[in-house]
Amino acid sequence: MGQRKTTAANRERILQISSQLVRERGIEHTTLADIADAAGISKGTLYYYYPTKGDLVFDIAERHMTNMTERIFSRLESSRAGQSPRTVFRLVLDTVMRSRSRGEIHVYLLQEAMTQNPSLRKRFIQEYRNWRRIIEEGLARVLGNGGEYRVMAQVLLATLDGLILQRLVGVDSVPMDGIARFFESAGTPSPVS
Amino acid sequence: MGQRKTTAANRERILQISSQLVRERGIEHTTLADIADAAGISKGTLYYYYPTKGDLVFDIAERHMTNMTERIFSRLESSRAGQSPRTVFRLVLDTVMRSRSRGEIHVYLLQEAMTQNPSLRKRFIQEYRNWRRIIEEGLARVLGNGGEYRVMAQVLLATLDGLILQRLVGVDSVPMDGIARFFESAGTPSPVS
Amino acid sequence: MGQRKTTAANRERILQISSQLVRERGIEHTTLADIADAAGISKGTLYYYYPTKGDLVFDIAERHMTNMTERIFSRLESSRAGQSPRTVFRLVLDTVMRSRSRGEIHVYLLQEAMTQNPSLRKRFIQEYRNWRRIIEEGLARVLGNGGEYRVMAQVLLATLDGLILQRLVGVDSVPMDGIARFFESAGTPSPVS
Amino acid sequence: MGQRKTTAANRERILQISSQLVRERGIEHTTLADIADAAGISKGTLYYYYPTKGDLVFDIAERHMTNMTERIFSRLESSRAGQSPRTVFRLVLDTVMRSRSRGEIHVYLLQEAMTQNPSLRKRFIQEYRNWRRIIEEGLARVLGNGGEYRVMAQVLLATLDGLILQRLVGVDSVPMDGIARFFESAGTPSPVS
DNA sequence: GATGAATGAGTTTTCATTCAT
DNA sequence: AATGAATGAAAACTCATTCAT
Repeated sequence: MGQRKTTAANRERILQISSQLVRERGIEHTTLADIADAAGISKGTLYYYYPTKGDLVFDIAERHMTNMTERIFSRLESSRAGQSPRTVFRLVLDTVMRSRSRGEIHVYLLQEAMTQNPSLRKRFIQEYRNWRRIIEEGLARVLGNGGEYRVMAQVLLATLDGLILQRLVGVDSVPMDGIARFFESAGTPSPVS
Repeated sequence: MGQRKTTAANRERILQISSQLVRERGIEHTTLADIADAAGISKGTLYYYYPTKGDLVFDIAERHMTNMTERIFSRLESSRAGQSPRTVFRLVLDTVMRSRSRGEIHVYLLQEAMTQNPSLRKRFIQEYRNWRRIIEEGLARVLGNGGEYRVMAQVLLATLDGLILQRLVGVDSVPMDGIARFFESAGTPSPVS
Repeated sequence: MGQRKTTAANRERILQISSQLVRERGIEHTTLADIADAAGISKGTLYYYYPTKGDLVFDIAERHMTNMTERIFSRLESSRAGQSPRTVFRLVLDTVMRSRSRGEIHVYLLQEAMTQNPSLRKRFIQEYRNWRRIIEEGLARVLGNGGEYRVMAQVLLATLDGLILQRLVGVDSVPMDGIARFFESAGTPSPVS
Repeated sequence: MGQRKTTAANRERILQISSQLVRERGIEHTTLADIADAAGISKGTLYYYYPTKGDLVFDIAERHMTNMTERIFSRLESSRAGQSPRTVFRLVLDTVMRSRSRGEIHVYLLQEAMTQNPSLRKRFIQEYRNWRRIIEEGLARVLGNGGEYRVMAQVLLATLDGLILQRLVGVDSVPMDGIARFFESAGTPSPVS
């Protein structure tokens, strides 16, 4: 059982370090030798824990998604009916955009999912559905059940991905607050004149 | 053995074929050997036209951007003040989203820009600015000059990139029309009470 | 398939074999494939030991210099005050000129240093300084401390390089003994009148 | 006959320009494309004048040798019996060492001769014999016919080649004047005590 | 569990040379 | 005389993966 613990701890360590490297260089430019080096283990040992680069990437993705899901969920959870819509939107936007590294890895993993890794792809499809649901329900709870928030959740999610992508390339962006206000203006239908 | 044909025509041919391949496999998985094969020329000849893979990719990107710009511009140009906002948003959304292949190459090129190719990166930043301006001016023309469309243009562009990315991964999406309606609802600012 | 043997031994083997090949063909005409073949390993394995051709060449040079330095040093060491100057000069000349292969590699490495490899260049500059010092001190010890042997050491070193170069091209040369006598005649300064 | 002239002029131009490039980069790193570009002609045209890179190099070498020979000869010619030996040595040393570019090309060509080009090799052997004779005769004329200057000429030539080589690598050198004095001390036998 | 030596298939790049026009 | 498009053979380098110990 001592071994078990070690194994888990090692896996964790490898995951941590390789996530870091992928964030910095992208998946294609992170070699297994890099990872083994950074982790202070041999390539052979790396193969003991992960039989394939793809498997390792899958685990990195898994962890990334879990993180994101938890984060989004807990943020929306903590926001209640009383809050102003704009505050809620800012919350979601900030949660996702705050960490540059989170965005980097997200995009790299999406890329990998679309070109290489069918199982990763399936996983992402599933998780996006999940995210949309969480956001949709969160919006309903805060902004009131009357509205239809399906489209809004989708647009919000797409905007986030787009902004991340653009930020990684270096495209200059409008301040997050302006974007929050934009969603607010769409979310609260104009009082009919 | 001296096939003739103008350089321009051959370049064009190489560009066409390699764009195609990049669309199908991504940049990293399109080798120069693949391109030469598909074009029916030798690797040496490919070198004659493009001394580096990076140069070729840059040209592919250049052409892609020009295409996109023209397309967006001409679509917005043809829409006039009388049109309903929703129609205008659909127009822009459809212009960009219509072709799956266009989306694929766009994302691959962005990836390349962010990890590998600084000059490509600069080019993209410049072109995004351009796109935003075109869209902003188009919206102002159609929806009326009173509004501030900077944020909306940014969100629209980000949404488009996000939707492309998600579609490539296979994430299921709300119908385009719903999204157009969403932008419409935000675009017609509530009359100040 | 896991041949074992220590890294050091393999490195040694690769070094030996590649030195040999470089001697025969020069650096530019010795390919990594040649070396791998001759060593009975794959190109990939070669890469395992030397990640770059430059690194390998540097090591070859390093070893060559060490050899030369040791040789010159020990020869001069063994000559004592009693010996005739001419014998001492012959000693140095012979030490360097004896092996044709040593000369070949020396010249190839110098060429590499001057056109390609800045770190190799630095190394050579350093080692030449070293050689000059060794020779200078050796001459002082044998010929008497009164003289100034800086220039003589420089000329001796230059003559050696020139003779090596010329021999490799096939230029016909005066016998070494004549050259030793020449240095002797310059080395025993005319007694001040 | 107009053509003839043009042909000769073009050859000359190519020779001039390619010498320049070889000086700057060495032979291996000067491509025919480089030369054609610099000469403002096409690669095809280059082949019209020189059927092979080797032929071109041979001509470059030929011209270089002729230059050197003329230079050495005329310098020695102009020095007469009255001059001090040291002045004569400085003359020869300076003639060869003065131009860095001359030294560069000399070494590159020697290298080429020894590894690649047997006809170039023969040419160099012949020319070295020539240089030695010129120098030998010059020394005899100036320093007096009594001495045997065969060895001295050889050492002088070797020293020059060695100094050039070392200078190209960046090895620091004693001032030329010291070297001239060294040869003087050997050339004028010490008055027997 | 761990290692590191070994590999092979592939990737970009280089460049002297050819030849139809 | 001149061109430039085309080529092929080879070069260095990359890296995920295997496996005996």
